[in-house]
Amino acid sequence: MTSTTLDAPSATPILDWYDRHHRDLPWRVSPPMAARGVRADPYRVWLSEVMLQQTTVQAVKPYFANFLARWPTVRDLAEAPNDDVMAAWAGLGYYARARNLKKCAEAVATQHDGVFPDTEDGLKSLPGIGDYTAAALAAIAFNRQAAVMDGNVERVISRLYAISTPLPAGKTLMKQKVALLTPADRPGDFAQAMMDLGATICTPKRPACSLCPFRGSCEALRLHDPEQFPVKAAKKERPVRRGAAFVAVTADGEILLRRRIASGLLGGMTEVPTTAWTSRADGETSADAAPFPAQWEPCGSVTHVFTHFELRLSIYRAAIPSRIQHDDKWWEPVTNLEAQALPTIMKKAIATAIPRVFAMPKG
DNA sequence: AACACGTGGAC
DNA sequence: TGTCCAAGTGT
Repeated sequence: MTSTTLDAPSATPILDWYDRHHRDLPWRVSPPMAARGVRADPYRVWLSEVMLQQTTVQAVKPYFANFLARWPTVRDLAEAPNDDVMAAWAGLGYYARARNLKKCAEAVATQHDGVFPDTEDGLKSLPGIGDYTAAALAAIAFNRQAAVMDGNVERVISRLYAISTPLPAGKTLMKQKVALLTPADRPGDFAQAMMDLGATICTPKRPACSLCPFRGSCEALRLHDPEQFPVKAAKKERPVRRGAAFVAVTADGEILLRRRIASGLLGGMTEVPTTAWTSRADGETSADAAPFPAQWEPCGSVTHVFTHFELRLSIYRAAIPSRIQHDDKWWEPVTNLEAQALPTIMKKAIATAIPRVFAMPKG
């Protein structure tokens, strides 16, 4: 522990650690099974990896179970209606992932005979599969010696070698180090071990270095300051945008919905009518901007934090005596909202206007 | 390279 | 309370 010389890092200690301390996850094959030659189902690995992009394991678990139950194979997903997939993804965020998930399933089904390519290059050519997911799939599902680099591995590697080049520029050197460390034997277990280590031991704050299989090799630990790694570029400030959202309700208990355009923020998802969301001080936040005249009543506001801006929506509600038909909108029974592709911000808006239609613990 | 792109949990 | 962050990808 207090030695001044470090052992050369090697894959062996972390593979041994993984054998004893790996997490059991629904999309995984356990190390003993993997040792007997059992391979993870590429469809499940792919589905989990896409869901896990910038998303916690806890958030993914119920979505993964639901997707797998509804669409057990990549062909099933390829044949599913887009709206069903987007509705099933609703709440998980980063909706381009769901759009690309569907495109990828269709490509695998129609261009690859329903079988995922088994090389990094082949995988990376598919929608929604980038450097990380291609390497992870190649290693975990196809036992290829691919260098897997995600946020966990960045943290482990940057500490192990005390790499002070800020991210994202430092990623190039980190990937070289991972490639040198990745074993020809058990590359999939190695990748998962590095991610488990980053998630449970080599954590962003207060890492449990005394339990780490790399404790005799870690330069950051030798420097007594693992938390300083990885160094990251400064973040930009998050501007505030404002707008208004309009919840029209009929006496029959239907609300007016519309579809967002297929690309961009919340692309392809369902929403209640809103004004444009603007950072301007004179932004439209009043009932004057409603989609049609009615007795709009203010019923509160909703704040929602996106990655690159904060949104404050003024919420208005109107009881509509008779259904007014609109070209680009439709009326949906409030009892059927769970089946809609409503992102969380829209569930918050509706819950503010019509309490009790959603169980919304936060907001 | 830099930015767009969601959400909820932890501290 | 604000800040950070969680198995990134596309442009």
